[in-house]
Amino acid sequence: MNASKNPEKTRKLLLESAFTAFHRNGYTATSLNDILSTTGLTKGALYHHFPNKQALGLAVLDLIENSILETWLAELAEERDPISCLQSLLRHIGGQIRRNDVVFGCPLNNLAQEMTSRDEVFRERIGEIYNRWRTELAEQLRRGQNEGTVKSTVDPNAVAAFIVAAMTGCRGLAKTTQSVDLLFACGQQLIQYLEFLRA
Amino acid sequence: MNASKNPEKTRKLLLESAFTAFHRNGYTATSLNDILSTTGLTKGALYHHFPNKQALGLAVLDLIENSILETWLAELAEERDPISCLQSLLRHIGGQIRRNDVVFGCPLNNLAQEMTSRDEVFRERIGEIYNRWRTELAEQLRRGQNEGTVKSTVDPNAVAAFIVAAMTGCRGLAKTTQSVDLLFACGQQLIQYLEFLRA
Amino acid sequence: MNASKNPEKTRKLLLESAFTAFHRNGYTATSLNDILSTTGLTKGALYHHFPNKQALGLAVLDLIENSILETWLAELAEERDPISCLQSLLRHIGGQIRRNDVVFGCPLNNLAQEMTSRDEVFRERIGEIYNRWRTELAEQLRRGQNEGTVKSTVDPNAVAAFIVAAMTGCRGLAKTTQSVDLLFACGQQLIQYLEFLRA
Amino acid sequence: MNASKNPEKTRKLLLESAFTAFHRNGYTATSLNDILSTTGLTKGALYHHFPNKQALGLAVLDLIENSILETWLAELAEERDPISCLQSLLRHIGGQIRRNDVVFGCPLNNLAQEMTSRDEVFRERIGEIYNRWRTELAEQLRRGQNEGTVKSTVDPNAVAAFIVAAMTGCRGLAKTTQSVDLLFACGQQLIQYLEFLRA
DNA sequence: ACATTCGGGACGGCCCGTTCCT
DNA sequence: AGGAACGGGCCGTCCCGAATGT
Repeated sequence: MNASKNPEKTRKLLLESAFTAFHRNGYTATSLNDILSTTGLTKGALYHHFPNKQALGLAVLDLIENSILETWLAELAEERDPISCLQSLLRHIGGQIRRNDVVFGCPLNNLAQEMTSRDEVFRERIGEIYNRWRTELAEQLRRGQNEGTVKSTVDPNAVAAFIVAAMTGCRGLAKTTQSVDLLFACGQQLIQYLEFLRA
Repeated sequence: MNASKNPEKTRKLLLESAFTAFHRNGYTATSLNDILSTTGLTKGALYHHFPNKQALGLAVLDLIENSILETWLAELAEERDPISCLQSLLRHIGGQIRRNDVVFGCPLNNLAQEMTSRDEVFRERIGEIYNRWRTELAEQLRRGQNEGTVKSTVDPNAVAAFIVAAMTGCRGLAKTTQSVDLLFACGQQLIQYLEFLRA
Repeated sequence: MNASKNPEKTRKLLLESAFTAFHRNGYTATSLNDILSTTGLTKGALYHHFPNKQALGLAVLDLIENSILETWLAELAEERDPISCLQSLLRHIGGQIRRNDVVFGCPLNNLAQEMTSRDEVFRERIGEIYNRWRTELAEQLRRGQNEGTVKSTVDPNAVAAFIVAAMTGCRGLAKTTQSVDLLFACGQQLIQYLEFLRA
Repeated sequence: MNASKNPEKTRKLLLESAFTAFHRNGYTATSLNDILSTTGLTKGALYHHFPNKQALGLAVLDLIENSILETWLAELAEERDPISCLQSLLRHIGGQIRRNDVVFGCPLNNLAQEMTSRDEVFRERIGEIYNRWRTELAEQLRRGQNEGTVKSTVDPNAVAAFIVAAMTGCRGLAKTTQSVDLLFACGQQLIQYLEFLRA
């Protein structure tokens, strides 16, 4: 487990262990010792790569941001019809969903709800991620309007925000109720809502 | 502030102070001393009324449950058209929303996301509340279908879950981005979605 | 050792243990656990009586201040001839000096030299004590001038400062060199210096 | 700032940076990282030149010893009248004193009071320096007695010790009270005391 | 019954001096 | 000489019983 004298590997190890722990148990409930005992590293290694716990958390947010943009926006930019693409993504993700994805919820939303009131730096960074997600999604919807696949009367910004919020909310509800079925049911409704937006 | 020798008042004081503190700063970040210094009471008083912090938190959840049912379900049972009623509730709440309601988010969702992975008792209790909310809402939709105001092809359970999830998600997004505008935009989309459900 | 449920005793126990430890090992080198293991108490007890280590240190300074004023100023105010009184005090203290008083140095000077550059609150409080010592000693010298026992040409303030500084310096040198003899020799010279101040 | 591949320069850089930091903040409060970030060097460089922090501290003591002997003893050996020479030194030093010399105190005394109780090796080395200072000063006074400029009845050893102690004490008091005036007043009294020693 | 004061432990995050491998 | 990793210690804080009034 120990990645001695391989700083990049060590850093990655810490980061991934932190991501998993934060995702499962939350930021506050995760002690640095939890992360260290998982990785087999010691305080010194962590302190060498990150000045404090907050910095580690922010680095984890970078990871999360990349994952979200990759999952929900990468394909969208390459397809002609954003609505169909979104629906297909929702179905596809739904098809390969694992139990952990349900019971531990959305990593970003977990951190968002936990940290917003406790650390302004975190809140701002998380807000940035949501804004980017929202904005890029709105852009694709606007493109759809121009290309005639999305109803021209809707407000792309409002719709994008709602989609992001709804996805987050669905995953949060599924986590709280520990119910995969509920996630599917909600996802189905979101797909239905998207159908209403077609031109 | 001190309600000496008035047990009910003391209990209520503790409960309300705890609610406010949990809402604003989260459960973990709120120390018992925070609550005590706000109320002017001492440890003994608190531990006389509640065996531990968890019990206090659960009692706060009772408060939250009542508030939610009262706000979102009471009127619904008395109106003929559940869709219009929901839309009117959303507009009404939106009309009298205060900044605090945005920046501190939904009390239930805050606790849900923070506690789910940390305390099974909490999670179960919160899941109960969501389930009750969902179920009673579904019942009203089903009644709407019977009375011909709601499209008969939709699944009342799935729709109810989605509405609850979307509301929660919208409020969560607004909290994270500290944006009242975003809350309104999302709410507008939710109202729009409801429109699609009419018979 | 444990003074359970006797808050005053507990506080005193902590204070005296802290005084001894700070005196012997310095403020920084003394961990709270050192104090706790000496007293048999725990963090909770300490935290109950003092908000933090600094407050404990400041409370120890109160102790030190009283001890200094009692030792070096109390009798002085009651005697006719301040010079003879000071000389007698020096001889008397010298007569009953114990090894610990030499090897651990002056508690106030130890803290002064250690803390001045590290904690402005400490520095200010210690400066206060020295100023009080200086000022009250100067007052007695001025009285001596009025009563004709002290040479009228000397500046009481400067002399008082020098006496305090010299006493401190002598004790510091003795501590560093671990030499009782040196302390006596220096004390003798101070007595000699005082002789020069007679009217 | 970086003195790459110039070992002597690197060593000197470390030493001077360490001296300044120890003088201003004390030995314990100065972390090796403080020194390294000031010099722009790395751990490897430091541990190449010094086996550990203690060795660095001891090397700084060498610097301090040279400075003290140079300042307070070099001229003394060349003058006929040690008392006048000392007085002139005190006045001269007083004339060109800078604020930093007051607020940061005597580098040797700072280390002495901080380290004596914590590190026997340090204590012994510092004791050596004081003893050398004392002894060489006593020698000059003895010479003065032989040459008829110093009163023959005084004990040169005791007087030398007292002078060293008084100087140290004066500077310490000035540091603690952050007062240049106090340093001058005390210095003036020391000059006065020296006057009493003339043959 | 109700409320206060006092004390007990257990970690948590931070930071430090040092060693070891390039 | 550079820099990664080690391991231990410190202060603060927290949740909670236990003893004590009232």
